[in-house]
Amino acid sequence: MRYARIPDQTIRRLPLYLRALFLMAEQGQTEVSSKDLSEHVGVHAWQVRKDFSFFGEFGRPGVGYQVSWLTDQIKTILRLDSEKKAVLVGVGNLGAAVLSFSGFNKYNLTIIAAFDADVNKIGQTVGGVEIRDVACLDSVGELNATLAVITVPGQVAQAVVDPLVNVGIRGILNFTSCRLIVPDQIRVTNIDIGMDLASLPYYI
Amino acid sequence: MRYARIPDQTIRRLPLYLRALFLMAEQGQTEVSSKDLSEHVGVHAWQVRKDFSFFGEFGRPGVGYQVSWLTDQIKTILRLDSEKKAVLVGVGNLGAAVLSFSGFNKYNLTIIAAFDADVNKIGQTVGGVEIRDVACLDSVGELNATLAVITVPGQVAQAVVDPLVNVGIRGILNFTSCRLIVPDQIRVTNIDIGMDLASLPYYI
DNA sequence: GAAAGTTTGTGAATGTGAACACAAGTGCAA
DNA sequence: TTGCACTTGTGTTCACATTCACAAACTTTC
Repeated sequence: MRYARIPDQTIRRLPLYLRALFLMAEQGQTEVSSKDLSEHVGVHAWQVRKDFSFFGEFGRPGVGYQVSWLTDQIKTILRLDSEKKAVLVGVGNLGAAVLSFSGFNKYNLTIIAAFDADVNKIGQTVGGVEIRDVACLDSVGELNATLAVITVPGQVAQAVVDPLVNVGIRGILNFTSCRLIVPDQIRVTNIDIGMDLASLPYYI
Repeated sequence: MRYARIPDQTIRRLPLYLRALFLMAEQGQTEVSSKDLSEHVGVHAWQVRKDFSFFGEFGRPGVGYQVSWLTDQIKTILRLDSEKKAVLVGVGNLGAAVLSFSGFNKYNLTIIAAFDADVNKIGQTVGGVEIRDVACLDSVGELNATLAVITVPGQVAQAVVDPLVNVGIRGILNFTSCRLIVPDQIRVTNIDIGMDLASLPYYI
């Protein structure tokens, strides 16, 4: 596999390709053209080919790409070839929604633990994951989790992130509207529902 | 106000500036420098100034920007100066989370109705919004709503979007992982939690 | 096996946004 | 008033991403 510098935007599209490939595999499709794939994802065919070209030659001219092999390649690129463990902090409506989302296993992602401050929730199970006391966040270290999903109220976001960073969490999906302060090598992806809704009126 | 072509990325940052400004106003701050603002939002100071420069001259050299006036300007640019009505379809965990989110009013956004297919939920109230029968989606027309939030299971997403488009919805916040097919003039913003989590391992 | 029809891979052109550097405006203190 | 510290606005440069165009590789058909 070639290792040129990969555009960020390309990486962002790879999971979309992957999802389309899963769908095609389910339908028994074994080969797919860039045109096919592009229509599923909503980009242009040459965009698909250009994206793949950063990694090497995946397809055969006149034929297309082999679904299973392409799937494996993208999984490898995204480091989804081995299981990645995640923890979730804050089991409100939003946290429960994420826990109940069953689509993660395909991507080798598993939420292995959830934490909340509410004593009434501790011990209960949501989406097959038992809720633990947020005071025991340190125990995450023993679980070998590398990812964290933060769905707590904004005021306590930084307070739960600090211990997570200390016990080895490397990537954070932040649903609060607060900017998290973390060391440089920690990756944070912010999802801010309010901001997304607020920018809609401009375009209509 | 000047009307050059505004970069998309600039528009995406404006709501972030707005939120920071709300925070500052609450703390009684009346003036703010680009440096100040940039630290709250997590961008560089020149990025803030450059963004504003697309619209005209908002600040005074040596002093900074007047919080209240800047707030109004950004609201106007984003078309948040008049109330925008939104409906939500699909009151599962995720839908309930959005309904319970109280931060929208600051942006003049109001969720005026929610819809679900579950007869047990219809008639109940979540976040101050009554849940109606999804079969009555047509009634949205009378409500003068322009925005919609889609938090239904992916399989029925397109089925609820089609009638919404017919009754005048112009902007859609789509939480399903399905690509929605809508007329060109309808704006769709996709939020895909699974994809965001799946791209994290690459960076860690 | 030759011709026609597909589809890939990629160099080059175009477009867009980030980053920089600095002139010019403002407030303040002496 | 003068000098200094501070801040804005923006022309320019640079980096990255999209778009195009087309040669090369492959399949199918006759």
